[in-house]
Amino acid sequence: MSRVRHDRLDCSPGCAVEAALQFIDGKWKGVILYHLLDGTLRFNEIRRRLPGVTPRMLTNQLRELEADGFLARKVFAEVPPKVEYSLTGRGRSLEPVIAALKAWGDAHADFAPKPYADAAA
Amino acid sequence: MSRVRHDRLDCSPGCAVEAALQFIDGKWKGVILYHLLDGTLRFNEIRRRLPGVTPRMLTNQLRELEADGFLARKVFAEVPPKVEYSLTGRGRSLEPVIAALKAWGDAHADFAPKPYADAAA
DNA sequence: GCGCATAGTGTCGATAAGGATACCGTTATG
DNA sequence: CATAACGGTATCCTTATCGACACTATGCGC
Repeated sequence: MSRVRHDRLDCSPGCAVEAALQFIDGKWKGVILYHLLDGTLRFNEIRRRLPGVTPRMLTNQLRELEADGFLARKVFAEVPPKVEYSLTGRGRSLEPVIAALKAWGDAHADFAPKPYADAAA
Repeated sequence: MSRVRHDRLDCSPGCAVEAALQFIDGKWKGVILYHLLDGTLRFNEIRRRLPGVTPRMLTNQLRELEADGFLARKVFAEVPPKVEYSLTGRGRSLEPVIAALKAWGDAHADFAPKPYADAAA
């Protein structure tokens, strides 16, 4: 997972946009972050919130998010393993972004498919 | 380019986030949208603003954005071809999102760190 | 005729992101 | 003993995405 969309972030001011985008792209990052805004969650709690995610993918995304400093992984040395994921301060800093994304998605809830050939505005 | 990250958008409220993300993922979409917020641009103007983009990629991203109804393509039947790209209303509706993204990118301008494994720089 | 500029298109190929499926150790429960 | 829950891994494979490069048509200046 390189997630290096732009090795050269010299696209002028606009690259800040891409820089931010780098972190939340990845098929499940956005939703994961979103759900974590509500509070700490365990592996399988997240998993249940994301229908269709495979454990591999979830681990994957979680690890990337952790590596990027957005969330903290807390392992409890208990018998049924227990791992809690929670946002870090950096993770919370994404809140406005996630909020904007969600607001847009809700407003333009055209979850309906978009015909690729001819889209009317 | 399917851009169908989630065929089932049933990840509860969080899917709105993903729904929005679908449209701006793609390596150059974010920046393109960003630059277009400043006003109408021609093909090569955009191209010059995105160092490293190949014409093929640019066309590609532009077409997707157009298909998604975010921008309008206006062709002038002139001799040196001239095509103008501008945001539609729907495109402008993304402004808060782009703004949030840019704000985050600017604030957390850690364009550098990310010791993922051993990021070669 | 040559090369420039415009706005692309076509083909091919590399890579990386994502998906399927099975499996691990532990312990409590039936 | 078998099963289930927990939090993952390992392996393999398919596909999307991206990138390089060449090529198109037209008219202009030289």
